[in-house]
Amino acid sequence: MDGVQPMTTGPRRGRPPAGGREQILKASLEVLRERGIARLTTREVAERAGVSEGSVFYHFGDRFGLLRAVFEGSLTPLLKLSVAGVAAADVRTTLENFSDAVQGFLATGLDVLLAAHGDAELREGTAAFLAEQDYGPHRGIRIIGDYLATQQAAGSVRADVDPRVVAYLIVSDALSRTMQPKLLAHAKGVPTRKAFFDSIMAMLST
Amino acid sequence: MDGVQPMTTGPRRGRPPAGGREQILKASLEVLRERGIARLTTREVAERAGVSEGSVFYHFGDRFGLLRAVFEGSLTPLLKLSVAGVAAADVRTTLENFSDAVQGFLATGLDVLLAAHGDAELREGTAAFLAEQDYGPHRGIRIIGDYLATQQAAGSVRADVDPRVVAYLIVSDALSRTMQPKLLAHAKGVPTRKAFFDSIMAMLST
DNA sequence: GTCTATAGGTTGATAGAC
DNA sequence: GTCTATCAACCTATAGAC
Repeated sequence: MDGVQPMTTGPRRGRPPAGGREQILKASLEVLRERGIARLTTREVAERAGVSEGSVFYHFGDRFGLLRAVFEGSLTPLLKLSVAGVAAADVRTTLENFSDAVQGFLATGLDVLLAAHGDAELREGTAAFLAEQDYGPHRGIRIIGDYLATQQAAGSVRADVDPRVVAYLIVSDALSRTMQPKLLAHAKGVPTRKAFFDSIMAMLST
Repeated sequence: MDGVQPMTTGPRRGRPPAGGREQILKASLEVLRERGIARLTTREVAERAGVSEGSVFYHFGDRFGLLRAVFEGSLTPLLKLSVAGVAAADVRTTLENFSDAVQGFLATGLDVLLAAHGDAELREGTAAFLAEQDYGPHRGIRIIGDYLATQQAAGSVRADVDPRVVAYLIVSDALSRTMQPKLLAHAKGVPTRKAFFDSIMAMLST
């Protein structure tokens, strides 16, 4: 007994069982982030994925198809946001959790959106895809806005605030907070998350 | 008399007196926006500028130098923001004017920042340049925050709000509003500018 | 300062064996 | 499905005349 399983499942020489296709997608995302879309070559992607260039074209047809697959693959699995997933005992914690969830998504999603922006064809293709999926900030705004409206009806939130505007402030804050370090590589002079939510709660308090 | 001036100022064949260097910078910005950084070639820039490729390299050394010049040229002339420039009789109008000024700048500046993000070397070069210039949202936040603090001291703004947070909300709103159509090519579900400022003023009202 | 011509290196993509 | 060639196109950059 040496712990090695019999090779009855076919030829599996060299590398681990990792599927080539997945490796290529993963490598592409990596190159996109590290080098930028202007420097992403099918050659480097293949190298990092540990496959040949031919494999890249076999799976995705052409460079455009590869990038398209990367973008849609990164953007799709996100819109699972819901209040249920982040609901907590008090309003503040619920809002904070929601903000964290949005930021968590944006941390990945923005890289992809920014990358797409560097190539006109990809930019348009991605925009069409997003429009088709009805993707956008209005989703987050509605989810959290509805939640606030409910709380308002229950009397836990001041009656004369606009729930949708407050929801927008939270989504907008999440966007700014995620975007800033990406575009400027530093984040100074911006109020802390705590200060931000202190002010939001002051707006909401009855 | 046929309205043609004598050609005593030297050789000016073909096109108008426009300086080649400026034409190249302008064309580059144009290509950057239309096609994206991944598709910007010195060839197309030269073509659009109406000069030869050799001229491009004569003026900027290499492709990197060209893009660097474009970026720094677009980013520099901006940070002239001040309250003085937008001050109005009432608080709301002043804030709205300031917001417009920020959005006006971002409309141009963001294109450049997004483009730089598509190439790792440019991304780092631009980040270094911005850090050196102490560029960032903290400038706008401080300007408008100071203004609000003054109004607060004068009694025209409620005492228990955090001026810097409100300033941040305004800058953050400007960023979101400018960024969204660029990244998503549509803008739905976002509160109107009017609704946003209504809520801001409600926060500030004594 | 601007042009033409061209060199030299990459890059996306294909063909065919395994 | 994956690999090894291989190509044709393209792109940055340089040299030298005007």
